[in-house]
Amino acid sequence: MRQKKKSEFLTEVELEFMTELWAMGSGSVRDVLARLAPERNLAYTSAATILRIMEQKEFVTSEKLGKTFVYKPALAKHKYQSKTLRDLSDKLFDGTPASLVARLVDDQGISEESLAEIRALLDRRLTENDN
Amino acid sequence: MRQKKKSEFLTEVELEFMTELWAMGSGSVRDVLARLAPERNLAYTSAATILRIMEQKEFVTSEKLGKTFVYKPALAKHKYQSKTLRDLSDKLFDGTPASLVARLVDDQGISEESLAEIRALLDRRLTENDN
DNA sequence: TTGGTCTTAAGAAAGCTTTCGTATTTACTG
DNA sequence: CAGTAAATACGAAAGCTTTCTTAAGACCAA
Repeated sequence: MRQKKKSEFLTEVELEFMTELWAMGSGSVRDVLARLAPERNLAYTSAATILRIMEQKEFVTSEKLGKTFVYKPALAKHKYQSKTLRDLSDKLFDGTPASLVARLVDDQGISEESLAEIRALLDRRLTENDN
Repeated sequence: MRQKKKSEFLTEVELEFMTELWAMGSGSVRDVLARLAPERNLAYTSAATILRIMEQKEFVTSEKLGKTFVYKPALAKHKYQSKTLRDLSDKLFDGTPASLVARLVDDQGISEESLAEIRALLDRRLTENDN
């Protein structure tokens, strides 16, 4: 009925796991599990399944150390960030990244510090380009 | 096994439909279908089902005109954009929108004009907040 | 060696997404 | 009023996601 589409993006839970792997560099099932919030209460086997699936999807690679697998991101965080932003920009902002930033900056929920930071960033970029 | 989580975000196909509704303002099943790419080849009943589900989820409202339902977004595009950006920032950019912008500005060639425009927007926002 | 502990493997179960088929309803037209 | 064309209603089917159970393998210690 539906064709199997190549999974290009992480699911919710996969992102949760990947975030820990990015922060750690690499880690076993137990390592990842230990970093989740205590109230997360995920069974060890569930975590193992998730990492196994992530390896099938080639989001991570693994290496056996002793009796345990150690998992490592197959994709740098910043690359995934870029990919995600490009996708979001295409799907929700008419493919114009500037309108994305405009919306972000217009958002009432954003702190003044963040705004100042973003302006500093833009200033730096603009003076660079002037050279 | 899993609790039903309130669906806060549009699925892929729902976003596809919502994008057309945002562009049109409102429209019937037939209207939305007509705007999709010709190679999309989606059955009328599938489109009807999608819109019915979107109404259940309260992403759209409907009004019966003659024998057809006319659907209308229940959520402004810019609000959904903001919500999505906030979510992405939290999940993939440590909750700091500035790092999101930094990544965007680093990767995609945003024109200098756009950058200047956005900075002007920022300046306006920042002086507003100072009052 | 045998038991205990920790690990991976495989798959079942529940819910969601996407698509479509069939049946029913609705509104117009002759 | 009956027929027809279009629309809606309902739900099945296939695949994906998330979680866990059960089974089985590996290793260490008494």
